[in-house]
Amino acid sequence: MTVGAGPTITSEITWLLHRAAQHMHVVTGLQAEKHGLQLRDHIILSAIHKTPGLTQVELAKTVSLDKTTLMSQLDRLERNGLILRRPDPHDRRVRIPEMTAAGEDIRARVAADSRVAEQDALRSFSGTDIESFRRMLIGMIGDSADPGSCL
Amino acid sequence: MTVGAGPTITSEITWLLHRAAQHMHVVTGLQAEKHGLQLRDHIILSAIHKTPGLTQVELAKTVSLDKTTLMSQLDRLERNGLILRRPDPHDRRVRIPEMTAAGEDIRARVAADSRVAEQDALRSFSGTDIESFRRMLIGMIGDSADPGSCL
DNA sequence: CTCAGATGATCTGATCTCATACGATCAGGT
DNA sequence: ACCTGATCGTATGAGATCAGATCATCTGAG
Repeated sequence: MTVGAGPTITSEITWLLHRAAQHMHVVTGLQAEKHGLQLRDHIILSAIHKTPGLTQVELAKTVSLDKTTLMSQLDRLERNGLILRRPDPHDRRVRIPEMTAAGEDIRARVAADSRVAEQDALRSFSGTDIESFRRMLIGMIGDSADPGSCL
Repeated sequence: MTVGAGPTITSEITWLLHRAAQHMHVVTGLQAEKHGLQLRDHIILSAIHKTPGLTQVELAKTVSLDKTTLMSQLDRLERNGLILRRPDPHDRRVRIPEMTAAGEDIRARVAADSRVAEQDALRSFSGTDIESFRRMLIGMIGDSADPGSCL
């Protein structure tokens, strides 16, 4: 576990991963804030965009948030007119979070800016380096499924 | 931002980094719990081991925790006899967190187990792969300094 | 149809986090 | 010696988080 630039405290790779993930969160969070969103808002909107039709419980699991925590986030997004909860005609228990046109508009803009910011953070590495980097990340995750919540 | 195994939602690398870091937290957290510690406890003990003599404020910044949050953690570690707060004879404002023999003993055991667990998670990659992986992580972090708190 | 159990959304209460405030202490200038 | 401003540790209050309870609804067995 490295602090600053020193050698190992516990597990150097784990600590570096943590630092790098934190750094990228800050970077993409800044892009979201430029459009008046929090990083979490963008993560939620992105999940809805990627996999529409999920229930609130399924959405919570997808983004690794507690269901009650997700509720307050959805409340705020709904208040701001970025999503709405559509009742499912086939199951009156469920409310499907759905993006409004305004929500999709902001989501797309933040996504574009985030993509640029990410590529900027990786600009000093070659395409093959990035590809093997990606493969290693996937390999590390692959073993287990449950993410846990840290957002 | 990938969910599960699908393609990009916002920034694939950022999301993969997040997932990988989370996964490693779970893995090393399990090692800590085997010895009755929480992951955070181990991070704090590791920081004290790596850089002894820090004040509580400096320690909080080192491990990226709010100083008031760190206080309650130190309270618990002190109650359990793993650390003590030594008054600094040169500055009566300061209390230097210091490990007890029991604390150092547990810290060393968790560190050893965590190292094994980390190497196990990386077992399918070559040494040169891991080395370039490490270099890329450092390169990504390098640009900025401030970590922010997510522990 | 009816009942028992499962599931989705929401509420509640306990706990954790963190910005701020505060008292004690230090350092430096006058 | 006496201010002035900064820093350290701690206390406090507002807000976030999460486990568990609750209510409505669905599903499948009998």
